[in-house]
Amino acid sequence: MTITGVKGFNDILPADVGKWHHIEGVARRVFELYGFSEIRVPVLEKTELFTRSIGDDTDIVEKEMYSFTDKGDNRVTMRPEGTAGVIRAFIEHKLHRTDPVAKLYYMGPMFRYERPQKGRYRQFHQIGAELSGVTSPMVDAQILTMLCHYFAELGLTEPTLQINSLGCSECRPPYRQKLKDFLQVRLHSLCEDCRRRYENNPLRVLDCKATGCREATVAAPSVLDNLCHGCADHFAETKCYLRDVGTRYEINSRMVRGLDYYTRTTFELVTSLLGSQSAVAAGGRYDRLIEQLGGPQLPGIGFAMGVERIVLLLSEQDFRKRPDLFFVYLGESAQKKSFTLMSELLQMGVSVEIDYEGKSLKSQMRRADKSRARYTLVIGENELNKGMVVLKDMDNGVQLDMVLDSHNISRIVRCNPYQPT
RNA sequence: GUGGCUGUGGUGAAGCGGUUAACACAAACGACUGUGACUCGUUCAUACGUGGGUUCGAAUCCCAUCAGCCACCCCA
Repeated sequence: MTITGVKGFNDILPADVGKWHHIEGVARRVFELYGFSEIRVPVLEKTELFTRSIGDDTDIVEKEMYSFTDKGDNRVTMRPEGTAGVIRAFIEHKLHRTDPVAKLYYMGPMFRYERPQKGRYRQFHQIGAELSGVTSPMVDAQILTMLCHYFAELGLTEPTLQINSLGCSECRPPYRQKLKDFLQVRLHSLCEDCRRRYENNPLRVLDCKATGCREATVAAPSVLDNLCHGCADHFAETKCYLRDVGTRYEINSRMVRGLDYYTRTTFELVTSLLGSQSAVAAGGRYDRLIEQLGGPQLPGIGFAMGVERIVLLLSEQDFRKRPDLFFVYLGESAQKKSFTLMSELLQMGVSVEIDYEGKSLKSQMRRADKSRARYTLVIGENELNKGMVVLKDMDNGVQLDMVLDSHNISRIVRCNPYQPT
């Protein structure tokens, strides 16, 4: 009986890691360009942090959290999302004292106990960004623009940005009631799920895929028509800023969020290429969350992207590394010389591979080819006696004799960097 | 939590009660006695997710179990 991994917890094999590095590296570069700094927070938090921020009645809290009691009798939870922990750290370390405007980003695993399927796993990874302390819609527009900028850098233009406003504590409750009144007389034509949603999350009915529900709600009141002045202005200005910088968006007044803390602007980056997991990134404003978690009265906005979903979207590009040089040697003295020469070149930062088993020349050449090395260095008895080596360009087959000298070799290899294929 | 589908080597797969379990790719080695990619040859599953059962005989039928995938719910 071999031991297998845990359901929904996946290994990321070396063949795929290059893609992950790329996704993470571009995120670091773009986010830092916009002035964000990385923050690293633990994977485990007190359960209460999530029940208080995400909301007791949400699916995440009700049935998806990995929670347990540790040996010290503390109720703890493996984070199902990143925002709560980042805000907790922000408050705990009083980062707002230094500067209420904090721009933070994070990346790492999240955990949700769900049935795995395409683009959805029990351990999954998110890259997210949070910005605190600014009410101006300018940051709404900038956050969205940064998100689109990031996807453009990855070469992904297919996902489209959808935006909505959920209002605030002033205008959402009245709207919610208005919607319930509208739905009440149509309950009979709603699906079973929506009848349940009518009670605990009436806004969610608008997002139902069932055709019966779609038809029943075509004339439903829209959140956007029921925003208070403040929220309406905020949304209008956000759109205005977006237009000014050419960030394309669609308005989706039926978009709902799964976490309770969102206010005003919410958004999703959606794709049609991922089956039923259409969201590759999502987020919104959370103007009450920081004080709700015991911090100062500061607004906030942020988003998270699903790394596995981005991996699925990224075409089969080859992100594997290519060594600069592959050593091929013949005979024992050549082997010894190769080892020291290889070591010298590695110290100089030239990546070198070699066939440790000392197989036939043909076999070594085959390995050199398979390693996709840019150059092969052939060291045989004849060359060694003359203090020479043969350098072969593996892309065009041209080879030349050269003096056996690490600086000499390093110079040639470095000034002909390979072109990524 | 609820449905549906699938489980044959490193991979993609043929097989549908009696076969040496095809074929292709990958891999290893060799044809070319010091040079990769092309060509050619050789090797590569006593094994068909696991456990039972039916049968003279099962990868092929039945049951159970496990795993994976996809969808619902929900979500990144």
